[in-house]
Amino acid sequence: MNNNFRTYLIEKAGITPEEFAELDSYLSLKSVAKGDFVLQAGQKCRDTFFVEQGILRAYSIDSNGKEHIIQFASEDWFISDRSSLFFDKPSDFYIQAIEDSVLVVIPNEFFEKAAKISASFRKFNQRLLNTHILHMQKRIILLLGASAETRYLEFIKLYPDLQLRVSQWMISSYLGITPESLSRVRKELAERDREN
Amino acid sequence: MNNNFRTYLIEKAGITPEEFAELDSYLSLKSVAKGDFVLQAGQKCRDTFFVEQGILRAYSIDSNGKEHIIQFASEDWFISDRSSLFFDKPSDFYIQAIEDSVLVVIPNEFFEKAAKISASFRKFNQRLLNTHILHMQKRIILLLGASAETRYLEFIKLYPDLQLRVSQWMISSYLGITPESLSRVRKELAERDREN
DNA sequence: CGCGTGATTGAAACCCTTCAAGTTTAGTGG
DNA sequence: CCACTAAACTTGAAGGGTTTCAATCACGCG
Repeated sequence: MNNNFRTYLIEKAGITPEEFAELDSYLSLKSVAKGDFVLQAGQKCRDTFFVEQGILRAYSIDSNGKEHIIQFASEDWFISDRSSLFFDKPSDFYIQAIEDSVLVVIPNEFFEKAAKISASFRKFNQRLLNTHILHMQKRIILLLGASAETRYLEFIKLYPDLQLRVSQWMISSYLGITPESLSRVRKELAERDREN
Repeated sequence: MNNNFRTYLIEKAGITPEEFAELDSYLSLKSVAKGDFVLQAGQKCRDTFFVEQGILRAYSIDSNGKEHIIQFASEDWFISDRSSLFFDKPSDFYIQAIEDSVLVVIPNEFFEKAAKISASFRKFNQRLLNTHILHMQKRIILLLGASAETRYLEFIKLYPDLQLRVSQWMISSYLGITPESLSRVRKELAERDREN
């Protein structure tokens, strides 16, 4: 397999081409159409997905039937339900393609083997986990106290690319506000922009 | 050193007494009074703390001067700023004792050495990270959509012990609501309880 | 005993949601 | 490629949950 993921591992994780050759057989490519699910609530999550092309979202549905988006993933991002994977329990999340997408399917054995043969992969993996935690912490702080406007501004600062490719109602679901509120926030920002 | 932490490591992390003897020299005990800080925003976090006795909180202060509690830690919990530790950057958090407390100070070398000599410690550490992520995910979902009442009920379900030892305004800060709102939520719950 | 911190309660204000209607955009099939 | 339809976005008005501000009460500690 010769793709973004290979390049990514070599550049970011310090995997050598020889090491990658050892790992290659664990991997497979998967094409999914917009709207397709790669994980549904109730299923056990078996794999991590690396986004070669496209965008996915992970979301849960609460007892009132409302969707809450926990994560987006576009090119060069990983997406999975770590809890389901690690603790081998049914997932609470749906993972869905929101564009036609191409994914690398990464089973757990890949990570185990990679960690075994490469010290720099172990470091990379630690880094990934810590980055994930850092992002979630920042998000919690915002959700604890920031207004709809501040949350939105932080979002587009952090994910400028996503803002253009993801529908507004999904962004509002990620931010914890209604689509109507987001629309009004954007209107307000646009008006203030025009004045300055 | 012979303390809760030793027992904890042996029982939960699968460290043998012999292995612990090798690690012991990295550790030290620290007593802190109620109100004392073990980390302040702007400092680099150098250590992880294991709570032998007492309670601590980690919080940040936003641009409006409001405190947001990101984590509590009572007996047998770890507390630190992983991001500051891992990325060696100044912390955004304050870590403060909210009771007189006794802590085990765990420098990073401890974790490195432990990971080196014990496979089961490596697993334990992975488990810890994943549990941490799981908790944060659940919290984000609640913050995205749940009412003040639901958040509070989930909190006391998850941390029944903390509810009794932590002041109400700190709980409200953890939940992302005002102390007044929490007071009203509790009143409402008490009234409903009396009726049933 | 008195002071300070935390908790409670009330009233008004505010931000955001809800509901409803209208407009725009995007996707689909003829 | 246009026409049609559904989905997404916008806008308005009303309502609700939470905050804010202020006053009062309860309690632990010096």
